[in-house]
Amino acid sequence: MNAFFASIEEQINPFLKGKPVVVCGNPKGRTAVASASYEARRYGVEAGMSLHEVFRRCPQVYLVSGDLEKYLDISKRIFAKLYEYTPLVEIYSIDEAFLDITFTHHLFKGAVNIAHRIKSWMAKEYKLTCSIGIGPTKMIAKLASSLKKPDGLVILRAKDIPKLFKKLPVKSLWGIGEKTAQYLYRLGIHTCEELGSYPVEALISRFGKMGRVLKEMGLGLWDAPLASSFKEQVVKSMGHSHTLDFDTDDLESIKRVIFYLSEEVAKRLRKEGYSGRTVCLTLRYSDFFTFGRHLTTNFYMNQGYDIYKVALLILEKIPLSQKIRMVGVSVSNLLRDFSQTPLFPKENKRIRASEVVDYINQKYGEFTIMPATLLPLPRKKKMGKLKELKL
DNA sequence: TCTGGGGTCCTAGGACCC
DNA sequence: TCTGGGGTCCTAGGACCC
Repeated sequence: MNAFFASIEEQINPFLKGKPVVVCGNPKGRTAVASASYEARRYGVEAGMSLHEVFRRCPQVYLVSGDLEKYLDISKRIFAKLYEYTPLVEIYSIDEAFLDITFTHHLFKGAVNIAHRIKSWMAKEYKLTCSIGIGPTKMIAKLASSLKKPDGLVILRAKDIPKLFKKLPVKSLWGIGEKTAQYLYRLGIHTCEELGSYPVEALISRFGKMGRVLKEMGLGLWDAPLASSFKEQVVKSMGHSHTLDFDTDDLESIKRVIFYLSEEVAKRLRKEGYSGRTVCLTLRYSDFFTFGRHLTTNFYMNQGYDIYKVALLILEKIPLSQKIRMVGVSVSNLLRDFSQTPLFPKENKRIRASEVVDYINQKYGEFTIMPATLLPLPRKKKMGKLKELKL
């Protein structure tokens, strides 16, 4: 999808159409660009950019606080449509999917026709545009889709690769990021063609297992299997993180944020029927040094308070050497549907209570009922309002 | 108004077990 | 009389992606 979040916001609020629009987190806090309209991109605004930089480049920008649930809803409806063309659909992210049409393209008069049908349906139903790439492998199709934005349709055949790779920078390949690119530059490799002709042994000795993949990528041959969403995709971890409005070393404030995040994670675990037994606490210092510490327990959790307690055990063992900028809590080692069979009758009451709280908050809005710990403190000046924590 | 938030995969080392 | 080999689980850290 092209500028997915920003385009949705333009549909909802036509006033924004044709204007430089940026979707971000809470604009009052420290946040960054999640999605920028093409109008905003003309000013050099990019995803991941700080608001400070956005204003510097485009003072007249319109900011919209993003709503992931809303985008997810539209995303799901769009993806559901794709199954009309093949059961082999890999949902790669909120706005990107792969379709394996090897066995079905003949039913729709070919790949190009399928692409046109998807694009015109999307334009008609949602007034959204996307860029579609057609190729013999996922890697090539993904590359093709990136060659024309917005509203592109690019076909790459195996025979087109040698010519394209002659000049194409390695960085434009899916899977080669900043670090790998820097290593490759040091080896004198800048283009895909150079990568493809580099001795595979040398790549393996430098990059390990990845070396063989890099070689194949350079030749345009790398063929990653399609992770079909037909067999349900397994979630490996769930987490939330939050960058504080200002850096702090006040333990009580940090604990409150950890508690809030634990509650949020637990809510999602329960909603999707998961429990997990490993908690990871992530911290980011003022100087941006970021690290995580895990603790695995012998019991599965989907209650905020349980996750919070484990996170605190982790916190106690970390000597805080600087002020904290960001806090994250995630749960992994997930198991499906454990919550249906609570082990101890005593726990039943609390689980039942959580269910009721979830229900009320879903019906009447977030934090209609919340733990007293999360109520604003009298000395709230320093903490900011809690509502604002929620992006 | 310096650098968001949500994920996955891979590697490497240590503990522990047989 | 100088310490094998195979395996699993856990933790930490790095890289990448949207």
